[in-house]
Amino acid sequence: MLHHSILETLPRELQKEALERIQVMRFPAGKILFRAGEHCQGLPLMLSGAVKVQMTGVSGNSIVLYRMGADDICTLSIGCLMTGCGYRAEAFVEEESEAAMVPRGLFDRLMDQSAAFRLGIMESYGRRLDDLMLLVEEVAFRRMDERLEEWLEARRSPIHITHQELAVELGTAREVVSRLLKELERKDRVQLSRGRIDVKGL
Amino acid sequence: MLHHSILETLPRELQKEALERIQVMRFPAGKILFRAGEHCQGLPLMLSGAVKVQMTGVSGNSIVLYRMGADDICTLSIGCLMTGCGYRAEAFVEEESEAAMVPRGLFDRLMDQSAAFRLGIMESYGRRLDDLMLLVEEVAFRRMDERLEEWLEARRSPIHITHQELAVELGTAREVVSRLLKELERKDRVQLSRGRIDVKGL
DNA sequence: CCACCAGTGTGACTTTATCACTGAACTGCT
DNA sequence: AGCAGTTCAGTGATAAAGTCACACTGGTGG
Repeated sequence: MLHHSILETLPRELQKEALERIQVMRFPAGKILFRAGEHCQGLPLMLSGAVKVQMTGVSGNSIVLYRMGADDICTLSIGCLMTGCGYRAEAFVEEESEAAMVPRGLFDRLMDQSAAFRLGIMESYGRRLDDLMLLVEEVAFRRMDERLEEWLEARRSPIHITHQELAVELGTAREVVSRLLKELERKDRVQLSRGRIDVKGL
Repeated sequence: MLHHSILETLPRELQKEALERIQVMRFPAGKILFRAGEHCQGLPLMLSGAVKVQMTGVSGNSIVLYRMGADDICTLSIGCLMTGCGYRAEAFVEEESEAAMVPRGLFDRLMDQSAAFRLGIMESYGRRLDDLMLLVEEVAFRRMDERLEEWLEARRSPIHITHQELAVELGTAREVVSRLLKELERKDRVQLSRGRIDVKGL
């Protein structure tokens, strides 16, 4: 089902046109939506699922920048679309996802014709910028043990993830995650097993 | 003199209207352009000068996120303008600056009427997002001594800055900067004095 | 049943962050 | 000039985080 709030805001006629020109795509879990350096073909409006956007530095280390879920807009694609530059990050499909692909021409037309569409795009940009600013602060100044605990608290147990993946989430090294987790296990706050973490929220 | 490339792109009539509604403001060095939490009144188009945008985390530590110079657009303000949220960062005027303030109404009108204006705004957003992504990677993975050296190389000696300010530039602690600089001095790569660093580019 | 391998644990060491304090350099005052 | 107050810089001690090297372990698939 094609449902995205930014499309709801369009006047009847424009909406009809949009629906005709939009192509809904389905991405299985595990797929790479785009890689660093690739050029983008259209603006994806997320309809369902979950996608993580991460980048890999010159050092070879990676960090998750943010996630996209239902009703999100792939802000990164806008920049690529407008400037013709390639992506700097890569997007990895975590759960099977659907996205409505808005081709360049339609995007221009919607930006031209609908103030509400523009507002939606700008809000999305603003939010992403905010997210990244918070991430910078987090990475620069916050303690890793705190960040790890918060990350764990924010999901529901059991969490299926490897220490390596968790390290990428937090932008640190695998060994650091292993040690901090082990410490938490000693404090009886989690139960560790291969590829799985059970958080004991007592 | 009011000259900003995004205004050049406007068709004659719209440009005339813009020039009428825009107010040029002058900010002396040392002034705070905006603080965290404040709401913004219009979109500043930088005409001249230099402004650094930095944020202070919950920990009390600060980090410089990016700088704005002539012909830049204050991307952060767009988000505040559109969503009505306050700024998350603060902007500090480093060199006396002039900015053309585009009021909300005019901004909406320009977005509505000019594709070129929209493109300019989007490009600016895209660049900022890119900058922040690079910063995240830098802060998360790169070594401080390398980053410090690069920072020093990128300006011309002598550099007038305190260790504390330099720490904020790099998002680290003052002591770390002091020690690394001292180390560089021992290697005869710099000459230190109070509030000043002479880089010996041999 | 065993080889293989991704995932995990850990010691040793380096780099960075934090805390606490000292001293040095500038400023403005008398 | 002499002094007090303030900002800036240096440094030891210690903790946190990152890096490197390598051992172990639980699954998977011959």
